[in-house]
Amino acid sequence: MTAQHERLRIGGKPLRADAERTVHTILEAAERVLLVDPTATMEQIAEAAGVARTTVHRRFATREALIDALTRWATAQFAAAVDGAVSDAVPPLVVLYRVTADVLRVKIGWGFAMDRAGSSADPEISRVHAEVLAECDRFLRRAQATGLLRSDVDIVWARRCYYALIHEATKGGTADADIDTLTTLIVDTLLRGFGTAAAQSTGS
Amino acid sequence: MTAQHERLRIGGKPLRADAERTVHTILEAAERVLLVDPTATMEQIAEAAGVARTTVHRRFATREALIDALTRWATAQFAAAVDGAVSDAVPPLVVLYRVTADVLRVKIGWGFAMDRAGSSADPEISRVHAEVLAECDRFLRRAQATGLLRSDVDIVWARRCYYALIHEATKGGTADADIDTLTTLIVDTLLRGFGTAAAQSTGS
DNA sequence: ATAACTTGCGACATTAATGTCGCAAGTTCT
DNA sequence: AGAACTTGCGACATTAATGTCGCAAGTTAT
Repeated sequence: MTAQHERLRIGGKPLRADAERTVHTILEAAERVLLVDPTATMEQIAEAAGVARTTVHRRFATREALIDALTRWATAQFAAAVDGAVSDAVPPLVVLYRVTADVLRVKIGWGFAMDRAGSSADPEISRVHAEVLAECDRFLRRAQATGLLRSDVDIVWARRCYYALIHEATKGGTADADIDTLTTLIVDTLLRGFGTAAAQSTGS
Repeated sequence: MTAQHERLRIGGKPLRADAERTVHTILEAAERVLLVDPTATMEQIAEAAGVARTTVHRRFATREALIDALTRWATAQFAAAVDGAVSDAVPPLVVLYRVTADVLRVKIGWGFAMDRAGSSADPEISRVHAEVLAECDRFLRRAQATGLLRSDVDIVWARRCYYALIHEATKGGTADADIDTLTTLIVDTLLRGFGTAAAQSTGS
């Protein structure tokens, strides 16, 4: 939970209070601006942060470094949300609700960083994401074993759809912002789909 | 079906055969390159097309014009696919299969252009997409009336999920390329979701 | 208080992409 | 065959973003 904003310009020296605040402000502004326009310039980011362009460069050596830091920050929160919500001591359905809600909370507000996290060059980020992904698959298998999911579903496809639903739900900005409603919608869709019981297509 | 590649550099004059081929080659190359890296340069596109950079500029005045043409091209195919598959004279489930398969065919191979089509500045493109969207909603309502979809589902959310599923299915390049399998997977997921009949979360 | 640190500002160097031109060589059409 | 057109090539102008520096003024910590 401690504000630990990744590798900065200077090695590992602790930052003074004001500098720390500045870094935060920049990251938040970057998220906001880059979500709207992924090709936004340092200038625009600096402006959105209410800071001089040179200051941004002082904190993040290059544009790439800034985006990397942003991605690391969001990834850490994402992993924390998942780790905190998944537990074998709780019924899968409850876990599903909890983890969905927690992930939504992170993804709203860090959408840009989360989206590009999957295709990051940073090995550390890739590692964390792969871990979360594996944890997700593990959970889905448990849900299958418990009878929450049908036994004939492909776990990988199910996981991809789950991710896609979450992604879809976080679109449209703050318009449909009630986390609990969204969570219910996602879980409901994931489990039941949209069809009636009567007209079901039978797989091969 | 005629090759009608949008507004080019010069007004409306018909192109010579070789020029026509070049335009095609460039559009295809652009799709391929931009899918991998949306910030790819004219140089990279030209190279991928096996053409000089100046030739690209001769055909498309600006980078934006090129992307616009690409988007128009893909959008036209998309609309044609949907229009050709949707019919009130056929049971909704059959339409669902047909339209899904046809759209998949377009979206595989024109993924970049299709993705950015939604947020295009060109009013013509927006119009066509809005039309398709409306047609989709109309179809979903019919499916609901027929009893294919539950009567309590939100049409807009259902449509968004349908789009998202198609999008998800076209990820990963040519790996999982069997259209019919993908179509079945999508329709099945859309209608049934992943849960068992036993453990269903009941909406509010 | 004072040393260390941070920020804004303005100036600067560098790089990379865009877009334009004219010309020579090759292609298409009739 | 000959006119019209297209392409590659090399050169050029322009623009915009990146990244660096030093200095003066303000802030933080001790």
